[in-house]
Amino acid sequence: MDEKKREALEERGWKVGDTQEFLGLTEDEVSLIDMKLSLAEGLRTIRSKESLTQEEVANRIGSSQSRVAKMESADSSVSLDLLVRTLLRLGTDRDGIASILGSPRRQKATV
Amino acid sequence: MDEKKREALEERGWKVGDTQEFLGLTEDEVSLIDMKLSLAEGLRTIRSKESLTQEEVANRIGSSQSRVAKMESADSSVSLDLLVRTLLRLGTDRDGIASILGSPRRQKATV
DNA sequence: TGACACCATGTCGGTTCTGACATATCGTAA
DNA sequence: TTACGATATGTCAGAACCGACATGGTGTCA
Repeated sequence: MDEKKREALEERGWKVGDTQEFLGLTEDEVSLIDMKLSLAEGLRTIRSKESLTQEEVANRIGSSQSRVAKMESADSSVSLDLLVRTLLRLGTDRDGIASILGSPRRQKATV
Repeated sequence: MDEKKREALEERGWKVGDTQEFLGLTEDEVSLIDMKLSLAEGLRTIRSKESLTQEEVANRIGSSQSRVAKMESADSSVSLDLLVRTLLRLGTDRDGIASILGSPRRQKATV
């Protein structure tokens, strides 16, 4: 666990360790946050690929620009449900969600 | 009310998946419900495999027996977050979650 | 410089989810 | 049958989340 990541998470409102270290987070808590971060990144990637503004995405899913911004930054006030619902609404299917959620990183997905 | 019935039907193999007009559900809503059903089934499978009671699972995740029961029946009051958090806590990793979430898995006939 | 489009952040009232409890149903062994 | 462990169902107060709005920041173009 690197320091950079910890700071990034703390900035987004995640309570990350106080007296104890960053490892005050249990393994599964970290996993859940990582999954949310991946979905957030996936959302931003898709939006960028389709050249949509946050406002347009918001209209498409019946939400607001500010909430889309929070989604993309994996704000602690954003649920897994909302992220998944949003990706589905934008055309991602189950397998797409699964592949975003799965193991870490970089996969030049067939789009 | 009607939602539970629908979920029960799906659980019994009604394959509502491609009938996006079953009860005015959009395709995305159906997908989300299907994903929750898969996670619910996964939870029950894991619990069964480890011979745990719902009460024991509840204690392990800091919840209650009734909520675990609702999770396993994919009750509409149960979030994706809770299901995923629970599976993680029981030892499933990211890839495990992803493979449960991906569409039509079904393999593994442990006796 | 101003004006504008886009994104980020804070807040808040209303809605949804959650743990806990009560209660009911089911399976099974005595 | 009764008793009991396991599971299901209903309810509710409090916590978490949501959409909406306000506001601030950044980049760009004339």
